[in-house]
Amino acid sequence: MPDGHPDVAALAGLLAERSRAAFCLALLDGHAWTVTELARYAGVAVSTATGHLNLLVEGGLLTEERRGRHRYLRLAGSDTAELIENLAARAPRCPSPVRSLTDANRRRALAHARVCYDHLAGSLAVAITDGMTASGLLTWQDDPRLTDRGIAWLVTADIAKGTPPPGWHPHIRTCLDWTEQRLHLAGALGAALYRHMVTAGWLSETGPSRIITLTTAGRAALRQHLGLPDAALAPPQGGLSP
Amino acid sequence: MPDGHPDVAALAGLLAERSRAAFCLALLDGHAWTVTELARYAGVAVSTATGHLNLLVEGGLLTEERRGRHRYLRLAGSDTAELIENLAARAPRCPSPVRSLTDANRRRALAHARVCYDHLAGSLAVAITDGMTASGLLTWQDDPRLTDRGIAWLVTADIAKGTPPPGWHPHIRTCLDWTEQRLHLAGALGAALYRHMVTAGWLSETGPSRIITLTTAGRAALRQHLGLPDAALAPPQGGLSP
DNA sequence: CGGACGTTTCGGTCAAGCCCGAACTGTCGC
DNA sequence: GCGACAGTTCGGGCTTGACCGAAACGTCCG
Repeated sequence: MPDGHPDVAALAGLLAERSRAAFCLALLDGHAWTVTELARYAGVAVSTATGHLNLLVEGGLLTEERRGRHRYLRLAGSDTAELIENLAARAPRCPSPVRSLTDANRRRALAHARVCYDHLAGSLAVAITDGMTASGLLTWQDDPRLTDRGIAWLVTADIAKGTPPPGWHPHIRTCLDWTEQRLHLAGALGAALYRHMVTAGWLSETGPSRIITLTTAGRAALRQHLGLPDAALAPPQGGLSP
Repeated sequence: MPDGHPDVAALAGLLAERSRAAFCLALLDGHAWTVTELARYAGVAVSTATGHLNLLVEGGLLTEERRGRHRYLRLAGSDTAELIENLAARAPRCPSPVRSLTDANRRRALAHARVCYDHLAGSLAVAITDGMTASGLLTWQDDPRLTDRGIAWLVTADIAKGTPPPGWHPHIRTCLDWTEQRLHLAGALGAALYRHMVTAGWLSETGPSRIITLTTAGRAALRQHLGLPDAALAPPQGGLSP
């Protein structure tokens, strides 16, 4: 390991370009994308995307897997995803005007519930975090940590497989939500919660975007488990109410 | 608050330039620097530095305070410092060859003990973290957290002022050390420890750089409090031993 | 007041790098 | 094998922005 100064400018430079940043933001959905998909998403030519993606892979932010005539690209890992979300949360907002009704709906849905690499983000994720706290499953004393009741809940809700050893706690990290500017759960717990909510049919991954929708079953489950009111479980209405 | 996409490229772009990155790295010492000092440090003309610093202030990464004919610049806050250290830890190393003996000494000293905004970093900081863990003051069960003995130690060592309320824990964050590639203590505890070690005369801030030296009193105190061996308390020798 | 000093503004030079289209390589399916 | 498709390479046009020196501005101090 050559013992030189860390080249912050080189790493930041990888993300300092509209197309490359757009790629990374898109890949925050945790899935693998092809070159063509990413190029279309960012609105650049495929040849341009190829060059950018080469840089991102060389720089270690992305990994690639070549299969046949396809090249699949993913974020290199959850730490990379965290770095990007961290940056996104602190970045200035570029005021992109709403162009259509579907645009407004999509934006509202994205702010409500979306994938953040391997866990849930958006106002729903914040509501779940708050609900777990209010129900005494999660404590923020010192650091975020599951209470004994929280551990028991994981087991009865079948989120944790089998009976955990005494003293066991899942690894918790917090992730700064860039739409809510508040913390939601990430780390092993956040990922396990998300996986469970999908397999149990509480959430459905609607399409190719990061948008997630809460099913009727999910709404009922969250109301029952965490006592979340319906107001917290629906995207905000676009009416004229204050 | 305009509800647009986060402009990651804009934020990253601020750090994607050698001079600007150098400024931020220098300011990680937590002190305020003037334009001329930063220009000299980064090896650019003062006029060039002015332009860069304007951008960094506008972008919210730095704050300025104008006093007379001086303009003092600091990092905007501890969260900004963490973002930069985070980036530095993941950034590739640019192999800058050692040019002189003083160069080598400075590099070794920097890797051994340095300021990281408001807490200590380097192999000494990692050794202290390890020592506190081995002494049962700190536990990594779940999350890093002081044990009851750790809390008591803070009080007897006079690091925490007065008697804390029952159930109190100082806020702990971890910071990825870019020379050691291991975690050391940051957050409120890291900052309190550092302040105490300086005021108690265990550490001395030698000069204008981030380098910190451990005093004789500090060496004795750490041996007594945490049982750290002398080998962990000195910068590695540059000899031929394997 | 006048000189020293810290900082800013301006103009001009220069290099870096983003972008695209067109041609090319390799893979899949009929 | 032959089109359709995914991706890469190359060359040229173009914008961006980093850099410096010189001049101007403001503050401090004798």
